[in-house]
Amino acid sequence: MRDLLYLKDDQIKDFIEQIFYAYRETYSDPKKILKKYSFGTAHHRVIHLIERHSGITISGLLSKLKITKQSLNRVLRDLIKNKTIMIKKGEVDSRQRHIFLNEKGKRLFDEIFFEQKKRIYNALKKSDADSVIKFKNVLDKIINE
Amino acid sequence: MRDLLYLKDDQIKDFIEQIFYAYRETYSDPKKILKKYSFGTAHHRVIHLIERHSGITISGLLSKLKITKQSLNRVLRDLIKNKTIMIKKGEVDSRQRHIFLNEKGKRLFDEIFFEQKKRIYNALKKSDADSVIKFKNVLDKIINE
DNA sequence: AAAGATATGTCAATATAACTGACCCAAAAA
DNA sequence: TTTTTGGGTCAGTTATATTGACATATCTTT
Repeated sequence: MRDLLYLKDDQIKDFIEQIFYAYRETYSDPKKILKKYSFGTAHHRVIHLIERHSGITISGLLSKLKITKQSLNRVLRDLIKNKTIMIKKGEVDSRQRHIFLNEKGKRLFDEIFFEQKKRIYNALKKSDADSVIKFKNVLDKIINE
Repeated sequence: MRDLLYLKDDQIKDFIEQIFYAYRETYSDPKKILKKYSFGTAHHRVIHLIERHSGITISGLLSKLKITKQSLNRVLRDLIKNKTIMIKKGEVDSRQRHIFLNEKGKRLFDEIFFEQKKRIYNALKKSDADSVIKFKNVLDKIINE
């Protein structure tokens, strides 16, 4: 096997460490906003996915989040009680539930995203377009490995 | 402000989602190994940091992990009981504790890393050197923003 | 139509990893 | 000598997840 410098163990270990930091920092930024609504990161992730995938079903959320439906249900109950989300029966398959942000939820998402965006935006702004594309490509490969 | 295509909100939202997936997948891979020793991801992170920063102090770990010392202490107690780590008083400042992996800890780290490495290694292998460098650069900027 | 599979909901108990707050001691720094 | 720093610990609580068992409605297959 070729001895590719960038595949040395130490560099891989660094990446593992940095992926942790990137995740933690990115998801720490909006915590004060969430706390105002008595929500946590679990709620945040669900709100994010519903915004990105409007009308997503329960099983759609479950497969993206990889948590149990019992865990998800606690979060969804909180979000419904707070009138952040709205759930509609499926029209073709009425067993399914399609989940949407309602107006309050959209505003909350915007507040969260405003905080979270800064970090990514500033990092990308300091990078050239090619770096951003390549960053995305490698990230994709890590996820889909 | 210039309308940089790669700074559009949708792309930033995608990155936020992908950073979550990258973290989760990267840290899920070694969970079966950890379970053999009744350890969790909290132990994993500590073992990782000690391997990368041998002789790190308690406050060094705390500032990297950004958790409370009470939380860290639970994990360290488990690792000491299991003879995974070793703690030495500081020679210059005897208030400090320097933490090291002992032989058992090094073997455990290797087992964990073997599982975790695959994903990153394969992703990097499929990328060219320039992509890897740029991936790291953007990641750095996200962390240090 | 009956049988089976799928999508969702829910109860209860438990595990993991974090938190807050209040103290303590020993050693270093001022 | 006083104050600050580095670390340890007790107790209680919160957030997020788990396993396992069941229930219901609806869709699919036979």
